[in-house]
Amino acid sequence: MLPKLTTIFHIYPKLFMTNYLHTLTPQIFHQIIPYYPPNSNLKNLCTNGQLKEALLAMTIEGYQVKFDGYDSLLTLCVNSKALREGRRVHAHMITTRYCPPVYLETRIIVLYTKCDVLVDARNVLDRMREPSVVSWTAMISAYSKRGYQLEALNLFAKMLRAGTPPNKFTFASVLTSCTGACGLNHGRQVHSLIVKSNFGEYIFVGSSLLDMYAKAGNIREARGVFESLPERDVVSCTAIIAGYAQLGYDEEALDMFRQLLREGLESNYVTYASVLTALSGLASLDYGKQVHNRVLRSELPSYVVLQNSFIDMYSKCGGVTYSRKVFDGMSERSVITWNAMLVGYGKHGLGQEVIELFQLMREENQVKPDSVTFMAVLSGCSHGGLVDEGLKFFDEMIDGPNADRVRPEVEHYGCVVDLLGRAGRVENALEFIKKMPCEPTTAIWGSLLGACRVHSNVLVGKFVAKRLFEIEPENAGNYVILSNLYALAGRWEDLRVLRELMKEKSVTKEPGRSWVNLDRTVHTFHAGDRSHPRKEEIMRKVVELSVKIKEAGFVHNLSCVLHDVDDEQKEKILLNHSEKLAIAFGVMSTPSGRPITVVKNLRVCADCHDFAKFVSKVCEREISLRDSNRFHRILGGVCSCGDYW
DNA sequence: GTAGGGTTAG
Repeated sequence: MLPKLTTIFHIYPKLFMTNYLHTLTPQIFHQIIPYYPPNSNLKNLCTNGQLKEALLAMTIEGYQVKFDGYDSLLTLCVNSKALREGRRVHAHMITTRYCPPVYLETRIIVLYTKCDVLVDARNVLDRMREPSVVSWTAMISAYSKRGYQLEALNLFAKMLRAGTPPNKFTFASVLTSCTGACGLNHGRQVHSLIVKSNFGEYIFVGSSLLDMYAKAGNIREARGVFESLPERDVVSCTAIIAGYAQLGYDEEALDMFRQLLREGLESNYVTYASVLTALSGLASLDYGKQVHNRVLRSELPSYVVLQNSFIDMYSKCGGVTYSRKVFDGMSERSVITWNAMLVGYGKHGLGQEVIELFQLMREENQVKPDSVTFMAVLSGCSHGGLVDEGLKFFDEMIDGPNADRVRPEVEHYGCVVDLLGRAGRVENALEFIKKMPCEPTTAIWGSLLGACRVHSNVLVGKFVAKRLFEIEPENAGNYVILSNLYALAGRWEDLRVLRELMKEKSVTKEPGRSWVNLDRTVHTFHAGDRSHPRKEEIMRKVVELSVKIKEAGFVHNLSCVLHDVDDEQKEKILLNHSEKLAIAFGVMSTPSGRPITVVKNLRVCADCHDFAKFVSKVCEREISLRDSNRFHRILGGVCSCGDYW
């Protein structure tokens, strides 16, 4: 028997205003529920965001809950990512034998995917008799977003087999999973399906498509898609900028950004992050600062990702103190923030700073160090000459405090080889490689070969080189290092045999390239380059510098030349190296005393390294040389790398 | 209800 409604209403005048339902005691609540039409209070509670009360109402209404009620509940759970509560709703459907329509089942899939329980979402999908295109797409999109490419593609194929035609949402999602060279074939198939589906180029699909081509290294096709877009927006422009930047077409990326500015399109933080990648590649500090000012002026909210990009850009442009300023100014930091800062210090050879920052990271205990953190710390110790400290950190990885136990991977073992090699413990390094639980990579052998060169260990060097020639016979760098080694040891006969071998294998070398940023223009030099407008002048300057530094004791390192020519010819070849052209250009185009920054796409050669050291001393200039591995800060004839690189 | 671009390491 229900109490009289008027009685209750008399006690609680606000009763029919559902906002106040949650203020009632459960007993009263229970009593009044029957006076409401089924699901209506449930819906109201959900609209007000009162999830707890809505769940109570669901329990009380029991079998009365129908489509509207469940829909409101699930929507609220999805919006607030309330997994536990969502599961209760799902379970309620099952216990009350409610048979949900496709729409509600899809809502459950969305709920589970948003809450990162993809297995549960997939279970729901697999049990559906007739999933809609939205059900399929929600699941495919979830796989794509989390990098489960294979699952996304397989599910897409299954969807096609089930006879469900994809829509533009599906295509945009599935294309995200066609990344990399191996995804390209699938991507092309999807592309032709899109064309057949005949709903034209939508812009969403277009951005996805161009990104797919760019990530496969196919920049021309990416550009083709971009050009054919019916309209451009920030995302599609960012996609093409990011595509260029990721493939190292930094100047093209920058051109695209300038075009975006000219067209008056508003950039967002992803756009800026992509532009910064390009600027990092170019080492263009001035331009980087300009972009930073633009971002500060634009009143864009602070995004951790973008701040991380600034840290990285500044350190790669030689301004690691600016990196630290950005780092210190951040109120929230991700593991990438710490890693970027640690890597920055490491590349500049600032080992002590690496260790201090890592200690701070452990003390603050806000983010857990990951595999990249340890790589940054180990390689930072190596570049900074802190061998024992590095080895200690490696031991801690295996047997350290629980907080940061990270399983060492092959790259970490590589760092240890580097550490031992730097310390001159070449034999130990070789033993270490033999005992490693994983296959040594070419990078590891290469690092050991480098150590053999610095420490003139011909015996181990020969052994290591043999391995390397087996694995990558076409890499000229390995031949260069071994020939350096033979030359150092005066083993001219071995050197001759090596040259024969090279002729046989016809090894090729990625063309060396160096550049200098001046007045926001990139001046690029290739070996023997004659394309620069001031080429004659530059060459004269190189010769002039070489005469000057020879007086100060500079001797060419002829083993850096692999061609079988006479010594005079070798000197000519060496003087044409792109680093020297760039250094000479820097010296002649800037006022005396001003520091010079030169960037090289490969590792700097030993002869050019010596050249830079002597020039820094004779011309009294600080020369920063960024090669593919680290920064060389050269001052008064001494390099921050300690001649080990 | 479902969709596109981004940061560290190698």
